[in-house]
Order: sequence, then C-alpha cells, then structure tokens
Amino acid sequence: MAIIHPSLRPAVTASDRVLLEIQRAIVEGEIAAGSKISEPELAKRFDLSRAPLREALARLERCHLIERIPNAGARVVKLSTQGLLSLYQLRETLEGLACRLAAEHMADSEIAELRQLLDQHLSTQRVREGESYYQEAGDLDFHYRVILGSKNDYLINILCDELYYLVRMYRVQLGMNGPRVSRAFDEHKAILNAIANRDGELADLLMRRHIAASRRNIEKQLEQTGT
Amino acid sequence: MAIIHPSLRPAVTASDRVLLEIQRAIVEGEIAAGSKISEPELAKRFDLSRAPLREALARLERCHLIERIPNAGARVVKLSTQGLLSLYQLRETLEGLACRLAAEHMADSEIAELRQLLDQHLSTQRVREGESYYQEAGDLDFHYRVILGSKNDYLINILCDELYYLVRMYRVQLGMNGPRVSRAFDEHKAILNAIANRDGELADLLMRRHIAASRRNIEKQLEQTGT
DNA sequence: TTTATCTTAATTGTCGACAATCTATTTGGC
DNA sequence: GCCAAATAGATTGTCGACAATTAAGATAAA
Repeated sequence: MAIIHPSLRPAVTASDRVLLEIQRAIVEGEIAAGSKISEPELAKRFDLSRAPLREALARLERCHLIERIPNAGARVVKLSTQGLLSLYQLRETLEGLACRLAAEHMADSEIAELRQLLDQHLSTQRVREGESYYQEAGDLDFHYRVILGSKNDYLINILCDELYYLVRMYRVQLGMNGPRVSRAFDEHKAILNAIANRDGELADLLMRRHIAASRRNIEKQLEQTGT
Repeated sequence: MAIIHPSLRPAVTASDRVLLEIQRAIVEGEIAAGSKISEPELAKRFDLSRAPLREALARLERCHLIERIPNAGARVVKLSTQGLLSLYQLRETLEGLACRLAAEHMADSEIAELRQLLDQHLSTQRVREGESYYQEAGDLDFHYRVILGSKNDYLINILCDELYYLVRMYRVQLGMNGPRVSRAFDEHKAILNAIANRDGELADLLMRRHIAASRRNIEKQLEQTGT
C-alpha cells in the first residue's frame, strides 16, 4: 500500500505544498546535487512569494537536503561515500533501537497487519519483478511501520522526517536495484518474526545486520560505477 | 571552560539572536511549559518583525521546544515522565554510538585535552561544591566533546542541535542537583579511559550505563516531588 | 601580468500590510 | 435550558518592497 508518514497532514499550507515539490525534485535529482538554490528563481518557478519558500527551505535544511549559509545562500547537498557511511551508521543504531522498542510496544493487531503487508509485497513483487520503484516503496513501507511501532516520538521524528529523504536521495540517484530484493524480503520476515515473538534483542540484531547488508550492497555499486 | 557548540556561529542574523533569547527563556521556564506562543506579542517584546521571529520559531520546533499546528499557533512543550523516558532512551543509544565512534576517531591530542578538562572540572567542583550550574555545564561539556569526537555530522546535529536543549530544559525545570556529582565524574573518567584505550565497545557500554543512571536519578526526583 | 581595491549588481534578511483561517462569543432555534 | 449556527475578533499565512550583506567584475597600481 502507500507509504504511511507520521507528518502526513495533507499539505494544508502553501509552504507545505512547495516543500513536497522541492523535496521530490531534489531526491530525484531534478535539482542537481551540489547546485545553488536561488530563492527568486524558485519563487517564480512555483509561483509564490519568498516567505513560504523560505519556510520550505528551512525544513529542507532540517532533513539535510540543503545546506544554508547566512547571507550567502543555500546549496543542495552533495552525495559522498563518507556521508553515506555516516548516514547508514546512524540508521543501523536507530532502526535497531526502533525494532527493540517495536517488539515491546507494537499491538498484536499491528503486527498482524505488518505480516499481511509483507505477504502482499511478496506477491506483487513476483508480478512486477525488478521495478525498483515498487521495491523501494515496499522496503520503505516496512521500515516505516517498524519505526512507528517503536512509539517513541523523537525516534520517529528523526528517522522519518529528518533522515529518510536523504536515504531515498542516495538510493534514487545511485540507482539502487539489483538482486538483493528477495533476500531483503526474507530478512524483513525474520525481523517481523522476532518482533512477533517479543524478542527485542534479536529484532535489534537482525535489523542492524539487514541495514549493514544494504549498506555494503550500495558501497559495492558505488565502487563499480566509480566514485 | 565554556560549552563548545558546533553551530556556534556568533548569531549573525536577527533571527539567530532572538532564537537564542527565546531558547534560554523556554529552557529556564521564563516562558512557561505548555503556554501558548503569541507571535505578535513576542515580536513586540523582542522588538522585531514577525518574519525573523517565525524563522526562530521554526528552529525552536526543530529542537522540540515548541509544537506548531498549522493555522492554529504554537505552544511550548509540556514536560512529562513519558517524554523524559523517550528522550533518555534515545540518548542512551545515540551517545553510546558516539562513544564507540569517538574511540575510533578521536585524535590523541583531543583525548589529552578531554582528560585535562576532566581534571579541571574535578578541582573547580571541589571549590564550588553544589552549584548546579557548574555541575551541569561541566557534564554537558564532557558529553559535547565526546559527541563531537564521533566525527559523524548527522549524529552531532541530532544530539547537540535537536535534543540537548530539551535535555537541559528537563534538568533545569526539575531542579537537578544532588549527590550524584562525584559519581558522575568517576563515570566520565571511566568512559574517557575506554576511549583512550580505543575500546569502543566498552566506552559504548559505560556511556549507556552512565545515562541510564542519570535517568533513574531524575525519575527518583520526579516521584519525590510528585508528578 | 598579477594583485589589490573599489564599484556594481544580485541575493539574502527584514519590514509592514493584506488575505485566509481558526477561536470564542453571541444569537437563534428546539 | 441546551445545543447549533452564525458572527466578530484575533491570529496565522502570504505578499510585495526595502535594507543590508555578499559575490563578481572592472579598474588601477605594482
């Protein structure tokens, strides 16, 4: 199903809408990594004043998609191997914690829904084999649900609001696909079983391994395509 | 010495200055927890327009000191036992990670400086026994340096920019002092030794214990003063 | 030719006013 | 007397213009 996001209030304000558009544009590389952000240009492009645009830029800085220097302007972040390693280092620890907490706090009904989701992903993945969008959406969806299951608002905020757009940017712009799909599904299943057994320690371990494997996979693709 | 902060650029813009003032006011309870934020009122109080004020509010939301609802306004966060537990849960994990990374990445010179700092704290603490400000400043200073030693920008940002103001708010408003001072210094020393020995795993463990002990200490004071 | 300084242009930060939205009170109906 | 709807007030979101700062280019001196 669609990705569930905690701050998914339906973009009520103009600044909300332009934020979503620019986020998408940066994540998909339509606005190139490392390029300078021109406030007047973007304001004209999205047909609004600079006030809501600047609020959107503040939020983009919050999720690490741009970097601002006072009186000098903003630039889209550059992707680097070092940055990706730092990011995945954090994810390992934080999502491990999320798993441990999810094993404690998720309701049985939530766990059942999550199992249902995985089965559903497995079947649709057989049909649409190789389509990286569904693969990525499915992966993110699973991780999102586990994170939400932790019931720790600060943790949820950091992972879903502040780090995941950058994670997606790395994945999209480095063209993540390849044969790790089926193994990722198996790993998801194992994590879910640990959570269902209320074995937080194991769920933590499995999630850290899962993300470490994902990181190694990306690193491999990085050195193949050339840094 | 003074607390070292990564985003300590000297508050060049008006929004920077008012942010610092409001941050201090909220942390110290001068603006009461749970109270409503009035943009016109604050703008008049600090003698500036609403534009830089709103930017400051956006950053206050980022460090969890206020909560905003679109078209409805902002409120100062309420302190709760549940919130404090969630916060310290995160700190345990994140600062544990910071220790592990610091053991890998800190330069010998940085470690030497940190040891010097601890000795200095010990002596000044003997002189100014019981003054909670110095106690807190010293504690924060140690933690800050370890976090910076991790050399992971995302981790540094989360801990120093997004979580620590709220940690300070809990400490200040719940009046943290008491006899844990000397033991905390011992624990700091042990953590530093582990880092100096490049034993990241032990440093991680000791820091998690250190924060867990601090959390239990606060919880105890909480139930004494009555929730 | 190179470097340093000055000038100019563009960009960012801030301001005051207007429009859209929400909260609270009052009014009307049951 | 109580609940619902409408109105009035205030607050937030957005706009266009101005001020302050920075970056770039031209000019002059070494």
